[in-house]
Amino acid sequence: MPQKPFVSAQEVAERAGVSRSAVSRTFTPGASVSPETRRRVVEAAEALGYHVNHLARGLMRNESGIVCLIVSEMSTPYRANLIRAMTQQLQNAGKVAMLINTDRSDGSVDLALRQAIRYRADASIILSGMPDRSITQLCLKNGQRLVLINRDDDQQGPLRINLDDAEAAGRVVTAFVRAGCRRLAFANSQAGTPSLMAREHGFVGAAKAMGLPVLVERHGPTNYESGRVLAQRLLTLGERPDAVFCATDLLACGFMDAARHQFRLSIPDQLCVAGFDDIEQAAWSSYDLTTFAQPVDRIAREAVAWLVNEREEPADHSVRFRPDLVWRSSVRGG
Amino acid sequence: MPQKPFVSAQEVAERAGVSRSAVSRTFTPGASVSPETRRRVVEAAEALGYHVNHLARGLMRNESGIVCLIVSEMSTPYRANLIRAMTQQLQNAGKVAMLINTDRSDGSVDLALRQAIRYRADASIILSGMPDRSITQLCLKNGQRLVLINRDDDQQGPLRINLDDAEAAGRVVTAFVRAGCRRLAFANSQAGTPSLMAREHGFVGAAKAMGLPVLVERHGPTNYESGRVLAQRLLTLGERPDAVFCATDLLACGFMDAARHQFRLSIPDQLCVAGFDDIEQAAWSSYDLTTFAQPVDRIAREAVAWLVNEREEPADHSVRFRPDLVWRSSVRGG
DNA sequence: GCAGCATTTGCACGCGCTTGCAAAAAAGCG
DNA sequence: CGCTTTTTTGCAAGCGCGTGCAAATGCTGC
Repeated sequence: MPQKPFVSAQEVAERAGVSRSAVSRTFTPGASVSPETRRRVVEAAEALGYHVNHLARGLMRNESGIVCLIVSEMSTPYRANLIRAMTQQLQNAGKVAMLINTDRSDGSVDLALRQAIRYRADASIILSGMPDRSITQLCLKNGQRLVLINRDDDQQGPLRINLDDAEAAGRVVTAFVRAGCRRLAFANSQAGTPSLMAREHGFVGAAKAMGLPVLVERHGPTNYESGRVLAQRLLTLGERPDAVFCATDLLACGFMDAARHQFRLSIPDQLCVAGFDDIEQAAWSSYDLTTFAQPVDRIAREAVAWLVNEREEPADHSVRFRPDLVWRSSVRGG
Repeated sequence: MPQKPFVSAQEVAERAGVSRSAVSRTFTPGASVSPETRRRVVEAAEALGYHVNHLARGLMRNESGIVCLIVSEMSTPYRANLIRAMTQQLQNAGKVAMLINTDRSDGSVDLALRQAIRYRADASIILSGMPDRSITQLCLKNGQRLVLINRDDDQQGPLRINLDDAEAAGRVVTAFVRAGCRRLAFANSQAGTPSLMAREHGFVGAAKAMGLPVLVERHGPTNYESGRVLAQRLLTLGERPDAVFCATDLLACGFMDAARHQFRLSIPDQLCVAGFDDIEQAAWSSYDLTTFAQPVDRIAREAVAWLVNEREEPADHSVRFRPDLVWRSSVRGG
């Protein structure tokens, strides 16, 4: 559609009887314009339906106002919620979100970051996957800010926001033991992301420290169906576990459904279940799942606050949140 | 961050020993460049980490490649899924999605569309709310394409994608009657969007046509909690309904949970429940909900295909899908 | 009325890119 | 080899905007 129907500052200037710079200044906060000129410009702009071209403005200012959100499996409850919080915070800060879908394939995140560079995004927020170091360096060198959420990377430059997964996992062990459970299990997906593995190691480590053995099972992607499969595996054993910590709520929902409907187990009487994320469904009464709440709003606020910050990078770019344990009825003795 | 660290076509040209136009043409599909020149340009670009500035390109071409997705409550399962499908299709078509959150407040969608105009989005896709006519006209006049999903508006110009809600609702009545139900109820939110109202009217109309009375209850936003409240209202009546059609799956989940856990009803023996959307949770075995599948992927494909279409607008801009009835165990006799 | 100052305005340039046009190079052909 | 035809290349203009600079304007106080 190579037409040029958008009204430009030039036309507004002509109609208002002022110079084009006056129009420009009217829409630039803090610029010097007399009230009278501003009034006439605004009036003309209104009448003509003028809107500042942010593409051109971005070109001049070297600041597009665009922030890239790089996500895979964005329709899962936790991700969707994080995206919501992020876009909301970005809008509040006068930025706008560009959303890019990635998949499991290698280089998918790199491709997304290249897109971010092409659109001269002021920043990129990576919620899934790990980009190649060379690409992140390219972004940083280009003055683009980078936020890594739960990526557990050690490179300097990006803001790294992480949860204390291992510590949280340890608290689950304590809860299970208090509930009188002795045969612990951990249900994980095969995705192997740093967060998931930290939960696994934290859980296993804490259990070992208390002298309790742990059954660990891993299967498939991090979703409901995998939770069911994991239940199949863990609940058909001779010595059935009496408490299972699922690496995410989605896994836990699948696990609980299989445990109840297929194995006729009563939760929490015969089996305690805990999850992670506190997705909306965890609060639904069919699950009423004890879980850890990811502070998505605080994460989003922190990320956006950091990336709109004019100042040079602060000393440490790493933030660590301690997730809240949300007690519900899937674990005895809350 | 008013630095200028990005490498420009000029620099690539110098390094490759060619003119700036040659660089430009190398990255413009279909432009005339000799293989040798292209090779040298690509090599230099690679070495320098050059990426075409899409802001500037959009300025020249009058085509930004940006498509705006305007959504409210984007973390609900149905919306999140639609966003996923849309971004995916857009990426496949070489476009990029800009995501804008709206809320219930008046003018929220208008604000979003203004943002779309400022970034010179090639198109806007509206998944929630209704913009003011003056704004949509402004968008269209500016050559921006518009897609309205389930908005049921009658104005010409935008592509309007709708579901046959009323017809689907009629099929539910038939199903309920076949299942031997006689006391029908409809559980709706108070949002009052065209889709929701069409489902209500379709259901009530079809039931009336079969000589069956229908209890209709409306409450709150379209979410799980409202479903619970609606169950409170509808299940405490003297003559308790034996079949309820919930306007969305989310309402249905809340309704079912309350019916089971609070009223100790067995589904589908004592109560048949049907929903709409076929969100992921509908397939979870705790619900196993009979519902209508929104063809999100087809909707997304249709929308994107239309908006990347170079041609002048086709005669009719309205597409209507017939949702598939997904039979599960929440209704007897599937 | 005028010097002295602060504020506002217009001019002109440049951000990084695409593209029409005409010149230059390459290719085809008798 | 010279000529025509095709392809490739460079030049320069311009997309819509922000902004430094100098000229113009408005104010103040004498």
